[in-house]
Amino acid sequence: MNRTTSLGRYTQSCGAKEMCILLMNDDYICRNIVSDMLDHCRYEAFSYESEMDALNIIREKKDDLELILTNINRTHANRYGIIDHIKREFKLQIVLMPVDIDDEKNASRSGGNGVTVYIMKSLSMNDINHLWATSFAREKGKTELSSSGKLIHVENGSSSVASEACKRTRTLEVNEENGNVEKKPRVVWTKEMHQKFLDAVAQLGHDKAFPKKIVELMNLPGLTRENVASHLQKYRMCMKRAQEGFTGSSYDFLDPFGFNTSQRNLRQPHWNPFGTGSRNAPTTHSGLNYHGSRFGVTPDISFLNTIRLKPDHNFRVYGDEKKSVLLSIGENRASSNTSFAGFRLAGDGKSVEFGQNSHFSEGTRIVNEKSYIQQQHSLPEVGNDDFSHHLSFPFSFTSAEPVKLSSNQQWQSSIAALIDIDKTMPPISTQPPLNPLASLTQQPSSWSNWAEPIKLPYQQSCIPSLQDVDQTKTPIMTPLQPCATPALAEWDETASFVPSQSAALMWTEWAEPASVSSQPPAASGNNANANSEIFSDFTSSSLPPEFRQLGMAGDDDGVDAAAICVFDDLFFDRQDLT
DNA sequence: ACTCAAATAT
DNA sequence: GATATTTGAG
Repeated sequence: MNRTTSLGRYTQSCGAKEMCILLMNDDYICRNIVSDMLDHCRYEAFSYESEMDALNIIREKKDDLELILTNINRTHANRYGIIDHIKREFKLQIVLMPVDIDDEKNASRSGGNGVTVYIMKSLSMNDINHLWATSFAREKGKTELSSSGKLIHVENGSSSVASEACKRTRTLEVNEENGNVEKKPRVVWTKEMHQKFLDAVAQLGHDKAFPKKIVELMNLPGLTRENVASHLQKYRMCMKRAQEGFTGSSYDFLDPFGFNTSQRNLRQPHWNPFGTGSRNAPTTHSGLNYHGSRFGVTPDISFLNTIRLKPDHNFRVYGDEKKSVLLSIGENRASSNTSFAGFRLAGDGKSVEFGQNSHFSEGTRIVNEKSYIQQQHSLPEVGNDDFSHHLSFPFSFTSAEPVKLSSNQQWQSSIAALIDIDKTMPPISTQPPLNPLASLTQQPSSWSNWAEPIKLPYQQSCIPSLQDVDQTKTPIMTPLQPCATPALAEWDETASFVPSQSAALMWTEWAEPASVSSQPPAASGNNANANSEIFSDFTSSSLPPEFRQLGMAGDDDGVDAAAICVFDDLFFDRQDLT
């Protein structure tokens, strides 16, 4: 492969210098990692099949090459040999891109002598600039790469790299040493920064919060008034939008950004744009993207009434425009262990199953493939890393039988009731509780960091208590009276919270044997196998055909991927829609 | 210095 | 393609 790209702005500031990079990419993750770079630089990339290939290519091109860029991971223990060799024979500099921290550690432990620099994934423009600078510097006689930003210098195999590299504390730093190619880094508003920002705004008062004062109060070196002004602009915009579109929904966003904040701020009016007003008119701000529902109606999302933010970012919500809901849990980029929880339509087409599933993969390869799932339906990840609406909602697995309901409305209220339950979030594990009812009395300590419960807007009486359920029969959920949802303001903040006991939920292990022909739609591209592997985890084999519209969600950066089943028929009566 | 919105970057 | 941030005009 050979591709040359010029890049607008950047090329201009760098002249027409061509940076030639050898990409030793034996899998796509490498390409992914450097895709930024590929988009922004003139480059040549080569793929290779064997180490010999690589060496031959290098011999051929060595006069043009500036850098060697390669990824590395645990499975590449023998990669270091070639790296050493390259270093010795060609005197070329090598940039190593560990896939995750472990790989990096591994790299430095098991040799990797010759490696000049590590770059953690997600190259920034800054990194690229730096590489450019290095190329220039090299021509001028300087020989070594220096470190800056996420470029990590490694000497003698020792490195203190990983933690720093991963913190993404890409704050403002000016690095002039390499001349004019250093561009002003883009400010990334971290949670901490945002919190400071919010504190400042709160302190100044909403109407008197102006950029200049805010910068002062925030007191972060390098942060400019312009930066803050920009953030403020966005803040106001979010605030406004929040007030119009989503007011009074029980969505308990803590601030219009979706940044997490501590619970103590929750009820401060300036804080929670969703605290008052009327409900309805869901917008994309809901966190679940409901644009362009193919039904052409605005879905009623009241069933999600008590979704709220968890104090940390442990959850990510995936949704599609049709209300499938799936949470990924424990998103840790450095590990390949991701769990999912969600709810979906059960096999009978008339009940809801809650479930969870945990993926664990040993090698990065599997994980990576999972991450490259093609989207079969548009299942936008909710938000993004910086400003996403990280939602959580507690739900329970409290009974062994499915809920049976007959009308859409009942569905809605029952789901609302179910997900309102606050006390019974089970610890994430791959095993179902032996006795689902036990979760009502046990509260694993791991729940302790959950946010304070929001008072239920639903009447407790709507929900059958445990005692009412005859465990020997198939419990039927008594029809729920749809209850009006009071605005947040009407909630009784002081009333003690009584967990409702949804006795009619079926606990289902999310993964079921894919024995029936509910094959996922064939994925285009070459990840079909990986796709179906994931799919089988989330696909109910007993799902009746008419409900077998499955969607997939995945992000493209390494870890998360999931299949979601479509929920339309739960919430929309087909007859109503024609 | 502030705000808005277009331009860029991610 | 959607958002986030920067830039620059008013």
